[in-house]
Amino acid sequence: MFTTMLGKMSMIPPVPSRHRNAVATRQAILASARKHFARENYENVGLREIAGHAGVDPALVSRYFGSKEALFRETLRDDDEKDIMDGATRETLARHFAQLFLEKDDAPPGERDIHIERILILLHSIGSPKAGQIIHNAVQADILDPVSQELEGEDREMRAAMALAVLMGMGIMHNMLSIDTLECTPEEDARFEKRLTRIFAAALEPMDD
Amino acid sequence: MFTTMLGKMSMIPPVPSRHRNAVATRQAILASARKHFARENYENVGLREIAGHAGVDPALVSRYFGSKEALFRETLRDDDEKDIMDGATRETLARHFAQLFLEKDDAPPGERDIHIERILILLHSIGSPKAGQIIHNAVQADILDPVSQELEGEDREMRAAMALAVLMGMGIMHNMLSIDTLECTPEEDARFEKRLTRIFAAALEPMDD
DNA sequence: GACATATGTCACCAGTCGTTGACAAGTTCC
DNA sequence: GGAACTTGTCAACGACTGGTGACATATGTC
Repeated sequence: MFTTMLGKMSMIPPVPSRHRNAVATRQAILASARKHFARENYENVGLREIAGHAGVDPALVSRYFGSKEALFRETLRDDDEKDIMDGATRETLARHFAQLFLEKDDAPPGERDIHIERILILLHSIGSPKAGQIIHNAVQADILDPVSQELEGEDREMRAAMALAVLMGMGIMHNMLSIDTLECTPEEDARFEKRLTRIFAAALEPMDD
Repeated sequence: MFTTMLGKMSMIPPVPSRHRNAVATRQAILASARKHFARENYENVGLREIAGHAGVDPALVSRYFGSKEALFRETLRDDDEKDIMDGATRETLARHFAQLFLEKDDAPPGERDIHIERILILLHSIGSPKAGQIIHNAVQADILDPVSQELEGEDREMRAAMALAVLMGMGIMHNMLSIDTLECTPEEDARFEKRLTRIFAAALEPMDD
């Protein structure tokens, strides 16, 4: 009743602050879904949870996106670019890779790179049968294909897949299992980075002999 | 009624073919749970499913193991050895690593190495909050600690963690995302193996410079 | 055979889930 | 002002889940 009164009195008339604004509501739901799917499993994230955190009625989620599965699929897509890693070169891949570790979990919400958020979504819901097919397609079409096209030499697909495997394994270790063998002395951290570079090079670089 | 008649007539008297046999029932439940948890998520495996596949009443699962969480924890433990990889040296780790890829999904059931089955259980239920803590403890105590103790030189924990990260990432690629860039020509397969060896060496071997 | 115990069976609970349909309230256009 | 449409609200459905207690049946012991 308070909101209706506020609406009638129209103290904030020109700003469509997401009241009766379909696209804003959709985006709010999508943002909340991304945040939750990046933290927990596909099955452990409920539509009511997503809606509640977005300040939206749970029914609207199904109505705007059709189903939870479709919402999850939408979550993995970018609004501006069409790919998770559009134009991903070896350098950008390495950069995302590094960011995956430099980012703290207590980073300011909404500030984390959207690429990283989507990788976390990928990782958390691997193993869910319903999300599995969606993830498979997204990984193949939005990561492996673009990255392998950026590579040169032989075994491009293989090298891209192995690099992604390394990235996923490290991401799981750090973000999901919370196993941090680094983050100790600066010397250890430097050695970790050096070793990481070598692993990544062994996966990605063309073989020279 | 048929089974009871059979029991009364005692055509097979000395063999307690798991009728009124607590330990056999427990093992049957545990085996079924391992099989299911190795294929699907923690949340997507129901106690009724486990019980049904084991030919057991669903109520017995809760009664024998207390809770689904405790059953999952038991699933990650070995009956004979106490560790997932007891006495795991660098060679055995590499062997498990190789097996993870050589094994086919259509392998005869019950024939797959129990170590591999447990790694698959680990991988599938990563991302499940309830299983996460259990998995974290199992990984730390049963994999990272023994492996790092087997290593020599500096940064033992770091190297073990990075090797496990590589193993997990590759396992996810192959067994869960079904992304097989190998398995083409024998030449490609050989190059894959060579590259894999280099990656693993970069993660595990002590740095020489 | 009678009892005590171990093992298995059954019905059911409380809760959550995704989804849907009926209805209310706001917006736009005539 | 009223019709047509959009957007949001509410309550409920059916299906599922993990878990529990009452009861039935078998086994072992005297």
